[in-house]
Amino acid sequence: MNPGDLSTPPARPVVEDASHPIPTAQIPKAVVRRLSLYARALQRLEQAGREKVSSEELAKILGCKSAQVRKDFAYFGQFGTPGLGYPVSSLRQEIAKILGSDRELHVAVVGVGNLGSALLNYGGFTKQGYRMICGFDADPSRWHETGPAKIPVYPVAELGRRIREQKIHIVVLAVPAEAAQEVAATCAEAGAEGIMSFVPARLRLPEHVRVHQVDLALELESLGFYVR
Amino acid sequence: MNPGDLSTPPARPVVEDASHPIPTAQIPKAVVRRLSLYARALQRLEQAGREKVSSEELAKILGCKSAQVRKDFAYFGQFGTPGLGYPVSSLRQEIAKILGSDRELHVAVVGVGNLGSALLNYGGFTKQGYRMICGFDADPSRWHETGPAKIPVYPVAELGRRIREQKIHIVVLAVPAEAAQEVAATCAEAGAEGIMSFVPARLRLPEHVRVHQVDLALELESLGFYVR
DNA sequence: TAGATTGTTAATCGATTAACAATC
DNA sequence: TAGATTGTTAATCGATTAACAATC
Repeated sequence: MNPGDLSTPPARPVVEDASHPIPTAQIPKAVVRRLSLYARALQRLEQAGREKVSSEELAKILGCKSAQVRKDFAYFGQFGTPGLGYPVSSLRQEIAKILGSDRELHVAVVGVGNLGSALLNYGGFTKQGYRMICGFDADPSRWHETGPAKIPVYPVAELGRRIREQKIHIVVLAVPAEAAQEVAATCAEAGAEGIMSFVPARLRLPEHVRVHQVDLALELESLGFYVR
Repeated sequence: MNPGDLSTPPARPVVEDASHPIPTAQIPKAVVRRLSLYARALQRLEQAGREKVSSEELAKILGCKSAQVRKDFAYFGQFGTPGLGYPVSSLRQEIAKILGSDRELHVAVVGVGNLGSALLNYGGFTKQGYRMICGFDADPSRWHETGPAKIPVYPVAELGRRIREQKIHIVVLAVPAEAAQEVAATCAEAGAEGIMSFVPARLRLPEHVRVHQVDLALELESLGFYVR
């Protein structure tokens, strides 16, 4: 590991460039999930005025082992100092960057029925740097502002145009199953980067669009009543 | 598999009793999740009039490998016939029994805000043998029937009593984070068997109560915008 | 019987955890 | 320096997949 070895990959197994860590390996989905949990924990610690935190303490908060915490962070670079732990504030920012939540991602909901309007006005989304822009629906009776935040609902016909014009990054799908594929395709074509779908239907979309499916009925069933 | 065989349990490695298969081993959570997906697929196949299905075909539908399908079923017993496949109808019933969805589970929602009222009237829950009984809320202005199904909302003070009297098996939590622990404890004490929580708060409950957490903000974040 | 498909074992893959030298 | 805690490797655990004898 001496300076003469620089032509061969140096002692930096995962990170390409220290200033802007780009993960070379595929990051396990479980790690990405935990990243959000770390972000929240660090946010709380920061508000409480803490400057440093150890992997041990983060592990306690998340309910996992400290080795896992250290390994998770190691996917993205070196953030800690042996003997001292991790710097709360800058680690939080680093993770926000990794998750894209430093970008103020613009979110829209398509399908403003019961579930859709709940999601449109769900406070939890706005906390971590997401901004709810608008809703879309096919039904004219729903084309009005909703909830205390007065979020507007537009005709679904305007979906593509508004995604482009208002730079909507993420679309939340809460439409009937029959409509899902067509709506999702429109979103993808208009340049939406991610789709969170609450519709129990398989979506066929171009590779570069991130898709995350949430199936509420499945979640309920996965309580698994007979099995332990 | 002739009728005479039904009384004597054949070589059955995992199952204790043929008439009421009790898994001895701990069933992986991933398997339970897939069980719900199998149930849906089988439901569709049954409606289409199909009598047999192979592990290969089920694997296609679920997007996994046939070996996994066979192994999943093997946790609970022997349901198939070599050369023929699985009997659609009886396998569906078997899985329904395993998932508890042969019981018509009674569901209630606590916290009838935006999200809660969406869940109260979410059609997806009623499909697989779940019955939405009522909602609860602390706010008197919400104590009225909701939605097209006219599901009543009661004072949260009546929660314990009504869980007992109306035999509510599953409680869906959509209350503010501060209230979650107390409400959950009340449910557990009153005999609720499962809790599906949409509240981002850790719940401390007795072992026998099944808990499933869904964190919508986390789901959104897990689109993982920077990481691939 | 011949073809098909199961149940099950062994091999593979991936994720978690323990352990520890390196470092502040 | 001594104590603490990181980053990383190796060991463990668990879940998926391939392969195949057993069976209809």
